Amino acid sequence: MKLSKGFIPTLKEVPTEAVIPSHVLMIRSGMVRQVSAGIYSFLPLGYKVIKKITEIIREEMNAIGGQEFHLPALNPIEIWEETGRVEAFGDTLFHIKNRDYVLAPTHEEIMTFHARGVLKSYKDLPQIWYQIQTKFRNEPRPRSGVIRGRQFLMKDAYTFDVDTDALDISYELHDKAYRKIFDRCGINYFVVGASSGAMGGSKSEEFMVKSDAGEDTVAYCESCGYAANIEVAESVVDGAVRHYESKEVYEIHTPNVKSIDELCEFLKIDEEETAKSRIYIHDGNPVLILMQGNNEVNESKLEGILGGTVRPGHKEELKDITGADAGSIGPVGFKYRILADIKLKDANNLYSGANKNDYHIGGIDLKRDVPSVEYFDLRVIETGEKCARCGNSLEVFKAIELGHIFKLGTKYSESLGANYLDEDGKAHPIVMGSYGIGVERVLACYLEQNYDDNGIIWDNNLAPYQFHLMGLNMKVDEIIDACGKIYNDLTAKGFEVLFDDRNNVQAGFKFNDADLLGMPVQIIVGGKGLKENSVEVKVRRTGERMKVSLDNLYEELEKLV
RNA sequence: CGGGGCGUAGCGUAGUCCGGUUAGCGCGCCUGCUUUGGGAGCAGGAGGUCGCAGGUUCGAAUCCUGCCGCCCCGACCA
Repeated sequence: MKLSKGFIPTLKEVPTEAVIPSHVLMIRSGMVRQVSAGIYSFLPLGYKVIKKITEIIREEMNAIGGQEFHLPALNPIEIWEETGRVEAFGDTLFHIKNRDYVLAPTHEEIMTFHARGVLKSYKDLPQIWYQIQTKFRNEPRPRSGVIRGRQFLMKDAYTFDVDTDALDISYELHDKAYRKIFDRCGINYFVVGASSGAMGGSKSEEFMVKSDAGEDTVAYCESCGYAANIEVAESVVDGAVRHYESKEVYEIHTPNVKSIDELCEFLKIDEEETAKSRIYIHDGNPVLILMQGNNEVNESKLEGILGGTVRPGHKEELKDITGADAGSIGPVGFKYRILADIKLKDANNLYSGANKNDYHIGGIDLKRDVPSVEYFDLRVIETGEKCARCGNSLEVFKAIELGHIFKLGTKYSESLGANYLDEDGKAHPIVMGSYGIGVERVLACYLEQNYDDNGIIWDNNLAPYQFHLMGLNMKVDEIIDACGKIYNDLTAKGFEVLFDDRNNVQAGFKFNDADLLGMPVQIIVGGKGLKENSVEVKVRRTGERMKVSLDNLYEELEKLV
């Protein structure tokens, strides 16, 4: 592609709407332009990368026996009503105004529709069906460029099996295929066991990339690979020390002391000696949650223990429930259910609220003074705590979900009546799996991990072009001729070459554009070098430059890609 | 949906508090000449309903009201 004729609108300045590196780079390099919130056009350069990514996905999906479909984005609403997902998706589902259609946010329904009545025998199974197409979701808040959009490309695959053992095989195939896909894309990722949410079903794994732009928080152990969503992550922590002797309970006047920090400061004690109380409402009943010091309550864990949902008590309710306002609440004398974090197990000589404003009490012995207390793992874990599996240090950080694989089970086959007959002629619902990859997210995550101050750094697998050829002064015949020959030769050899043949921009301009666009290898043709029958070759990632004779240029270049 | 910020030429912005020339600057764009290995120089030029709609005023980018859009934090996230 000759830059003088191509549409690759690079930008020197950083657009105000872009905040994260991948978004900035996509706009500056002319890969995408925003049309509306969460809606992007891919320009030729960006679309070229998208095609590289989808081709890698295609190859790996086909390698495990996947068959590619092309499905409609417009779906009759009835089929979504059959699975109850019009309600489940709620406002996230786009509805067409002048006909009873919805814009598909995913394709379980349509794939199952095609399986129903066609996959009739156990002999027809297993099947792996996939598609790489645009999905539509009315996100309340699109963000981070293409990472969360209202319209986005997704590879989604569905497997159809006779039973859960067979599903295990399909699931494992996808697990391996996903690792190959992300490895080939050059992405540094990790795998997290997760809850499958509204998709329904049992086991699932998320393929994640560490990033501040991420929307999930995960705990990760570098040494053993343990990774878990913060909602369920566990760690090994030292319990509170139980002193040999329990003091008597005594009341302390603590005017204006509300927080644990203020309490520690006021009494000159350690955080570990205090217990913080939080009131939650579960099924209309108050529950007191007791945490050590400033440890945060993990509401997901709490909901898992209590069943159903919880909400923090409103400020106004607290006094009726406890007799005190927030800041003076404690477990002693509390009339309802009390749960305490496992870290506080059998602790004594604790300080906590007195359920009387401006008073705390000391000398609390949970065994003696709060006999009804129940202990559970209730903490939000933090960086530096010990891995529950190997004991090394855990890191807690934000991450982007790149892909997700689920064991769906029979939710959709049952609601849509997709059954097969077994060897005995008995009907069973087909056992399904569902496997997604956010295609734009692969691109965004790659960029988040591969750039420097000057711009993008492509690896060969995703690079839109392998070579970036620059003629420094395209008004000099020798340079024009040399560049033309190199361009034609490399193109004939099957390489993709971006040729900066512009005759109206300065050399410096070309260098900077080349670094911004980030092709793996730059070939710089200038007057000085040509006099010595040579050109300069620069490796984008390392910045290494070498003078290469025209006589062995192609051999040298082929070594680099 | 709650909180915060922003909207002035293709891009980035000044001016807005405290109303008053022809709305300024940089980049980009067009013409000509020069320049050509790290975002060129000189000269000339085009490009704006100051997000939209009302209102106040002799006069509004600037003040008031309503709406729209975009970004960030939170909620939500299949």
